[in-house]
Amino acid sequence: MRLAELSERSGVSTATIKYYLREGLLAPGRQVNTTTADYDEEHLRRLRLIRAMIQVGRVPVATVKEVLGHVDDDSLPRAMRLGAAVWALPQVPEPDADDEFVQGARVAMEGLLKTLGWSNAQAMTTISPSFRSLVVATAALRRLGYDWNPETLVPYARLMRQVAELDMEFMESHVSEAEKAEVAVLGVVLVEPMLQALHRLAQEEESTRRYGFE
Amino acid sequence: MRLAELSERSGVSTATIKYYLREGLLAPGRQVNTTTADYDEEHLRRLRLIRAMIQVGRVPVATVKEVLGHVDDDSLPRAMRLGAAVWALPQVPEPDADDEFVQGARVAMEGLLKTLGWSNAQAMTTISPSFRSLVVATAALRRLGYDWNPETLVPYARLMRQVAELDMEFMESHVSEAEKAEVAVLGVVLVEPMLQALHRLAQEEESTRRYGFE
DNA sequence: CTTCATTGGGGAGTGCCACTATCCAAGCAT
DNA sequence: ATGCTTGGATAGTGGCACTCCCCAATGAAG
Repeated sequence: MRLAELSERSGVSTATIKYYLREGLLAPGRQVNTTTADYDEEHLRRLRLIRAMIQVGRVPVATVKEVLGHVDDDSLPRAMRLGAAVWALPQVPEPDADDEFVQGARVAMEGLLKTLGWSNAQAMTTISPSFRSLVVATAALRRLGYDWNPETLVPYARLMRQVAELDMEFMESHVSEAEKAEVAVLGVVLVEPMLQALHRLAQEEESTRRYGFE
Repeated sequence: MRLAELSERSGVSTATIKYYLREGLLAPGRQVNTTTADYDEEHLRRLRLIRAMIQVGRVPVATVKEVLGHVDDDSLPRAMRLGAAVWALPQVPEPDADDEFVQGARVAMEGLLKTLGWSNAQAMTTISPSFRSLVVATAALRRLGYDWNPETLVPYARLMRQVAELDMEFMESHVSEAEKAEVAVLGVVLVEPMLQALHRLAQEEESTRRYGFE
């Protein structure tokens, strides 16, 4: 198919597709001649994935490129491809290491992982960007005066562990080996917004149940 | 305290504080004379909340203003203040109502709420921006060919309901009546990034447990 | 064969956002 | 009196995600 058809079937303007091609998010089509390039179903699928990441997942264009690079990196074993792709997703900015709240939050969150007995806690605390997000958010809460400590978070963490188990089951039940990395990315990029939406709906529901509309 | 001290104690530059004052995010200090204004602890606290929303929660400045407006709106009963504040938080853009995937996803998600028996399902499906996010993410998944249906989401929703119960318990146990709206905002703005981080850590953990590093 | 709209490519421009830099006059400190 | 600091206002910056416009080559219509 040609650019115009790719645009029509994806709902993305040709100008935007050209932009993605220039940025290297989308592989160029097969060049038929100087003024014609041919795109296939794989391009369409990839383009939809890109749009999902950008529009639903709010992932910046440069990050999408990085994540897709990991997804496509055949030189890594699968588990590492997944990890690399997820770690490339946007996180909170690097905190000020000298800040006392950040230091305290870091110690508390290391304790949390230990309490949970999560096996690769060592690797997590040193390098995982998710761990950093956790520390930054905890520090912000404490700066506001809430005694947000590991005990508060343990039940949350156990629930999220159950969520992760659901993720893995979905991945195993529906997907061919070749697509697993893509599904892992979808698992964070699309499922997280859904979790967030469900969380807010559940809050409304629970709040109404407890307090009505007073 | 003066602007310089407010800046020092919050870690926010004077230029940025002036910007927030101009944008109406922060109430002006008590004007002592033409060149001096006096700020109190409440300003500091509010400034930290603003920073947490912007930096940790990635909430746009204009939205922060809107959310704080609802938090401070004494004319509304509490439950509505909370709802209004949370609903003002950024969500996914409005989907194309004619899109077949969007229509299908909407029907599926209405079914989900019915299955869950969430009591105010009627109000949710018609107006809640969270419901819209859910529809948009589901449509994106289906467009990519995954048979993402209400049954898949039910266990996720039940887990998020448990999370919401934890939120409410935290809110009730720690906080004076006057601060409840602020805590509700924090509950989505700061707790959601933490949930997200815990989700990703749990995925790493669960993935490692199941597959090792192959 | 000529005309003419269309195509892919590429550079430059746009609009928005979150600051940030500069300027200014009034005050206060020495 | 001098010079630094303050709050207030205006304009500018840099990044991002497009979006516009122009071009030469092409393919389709008459």
